[in-house]
Amino acid sequence: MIREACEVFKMVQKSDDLKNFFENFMEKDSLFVDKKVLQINYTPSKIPHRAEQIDMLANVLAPSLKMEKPSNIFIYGKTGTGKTLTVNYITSQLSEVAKQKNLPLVFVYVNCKLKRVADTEYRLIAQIAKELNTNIPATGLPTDEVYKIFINLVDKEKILLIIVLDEIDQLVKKIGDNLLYNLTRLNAELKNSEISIVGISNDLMFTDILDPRVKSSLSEEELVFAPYDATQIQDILRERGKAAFKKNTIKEGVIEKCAAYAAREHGDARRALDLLRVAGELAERKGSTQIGIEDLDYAEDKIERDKVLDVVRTQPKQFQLTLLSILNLYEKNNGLDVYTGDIFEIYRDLCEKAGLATLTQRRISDIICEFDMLGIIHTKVISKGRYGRSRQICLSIPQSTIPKIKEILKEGLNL
DNA sequence: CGAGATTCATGTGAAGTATACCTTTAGGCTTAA
DNA sequence: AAGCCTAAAGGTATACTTCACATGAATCTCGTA
Repeated sequence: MIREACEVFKMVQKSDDLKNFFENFMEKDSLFVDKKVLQINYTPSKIPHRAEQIDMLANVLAPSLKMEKPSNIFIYGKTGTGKTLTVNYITSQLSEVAKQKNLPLVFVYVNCKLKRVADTEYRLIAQIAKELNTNIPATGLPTDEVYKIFINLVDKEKILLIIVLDEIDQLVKKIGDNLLYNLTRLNAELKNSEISIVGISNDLMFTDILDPRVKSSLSEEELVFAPYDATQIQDILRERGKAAFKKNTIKEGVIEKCAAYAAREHGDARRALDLLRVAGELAERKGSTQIGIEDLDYAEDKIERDKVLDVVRTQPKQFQLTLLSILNLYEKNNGLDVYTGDIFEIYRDLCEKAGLATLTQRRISDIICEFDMLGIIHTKVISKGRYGRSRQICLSIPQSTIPKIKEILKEGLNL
């Protein structure tokens, strides 16, 4: 959204019409009353259809208000089932109560998926420390030194620290469960304070890959978020839609269609909300006063594109170059026979053109793997018998987004 | 014809290297007594 | 003499490279029917 605003901004600037633009912008009748309500990080005052989970989680965490260490808890559920939302809701309530009563209760939330923020053991601890207002250098310290700093920080005075690790499955898949073992042992090192861990995982099978010792101590309690069904999503959309839009903005049947779209994808409420918001934005830009079903279709397309585009944009240069090579080859071969070796050759040429150092094929192989993890491509190692063995790659993004992605990549790489 | 050997291109793990950054320490310089 | 600054020394994490070995089915080889 901001990006779009900037684009519009640039255009307007070019036509030397800036003042006019702002005036129009202010005067223009918006469909929205409060757009925040539909944004993903918004926490509503009540969460429909999650009473059971809220209850359970609140029960588990409640002892913290008596300064007793709550059990560690693990939360499972697919994306958009309200895990993060529920946890945020409860932790913010708890910390408010704690503040009122002057209890040394501290919550820290870390999303473990973020690249270059919390994707290694070192960085995760550093990130938690940062949330506690202590900066730990990005590199240079031994990992156990980082732990020591962290322990001193927490143990300085008696506090009860509750760490929320979102998307922890991603991190463990990447660096192993040793990290979790260290975290659980942390309490033994602490004299004054105590730490509880709330793990959030998208992968329902996650604990299967954990060491039994880690598993038993970390998931003392477990909580599952089942996907919402279509009517539940409708409720959510109505509730939020009421707060976000002006009256009578949403046409008949839009909510239902929106819910149906989302229910198709394992009941992803986040997606449904996104859909509604973007549809609203599109309708607004079109100048209409109501959101119709046709806006939803455009919105769906746009969301899908934006999501991928954002991921692509934030990748490091070498990753972008690799992706561009994949796309080029993909187009050349009509989506057939895309293998590592050929990609590497194209990549090497592109490196030269882009004036970047060429990485080895070994590394490119790993980078391709990481794109697989990101869900941009899908890979399969196949044996071609006499002709060796290779990784077969297919794109898992819609065809329509390819030109746009290429554009972004070329821009980012000065090609 | 078919079982076993061969082959190829690359997957994959382990160990090594370069880089960027950290803390510690020792020496030199400045300052104030 | 004490205090402060700086540069060198010694150390680490991370991204990447190098090396060496593993894979696995198409193809080849050769004995057998």
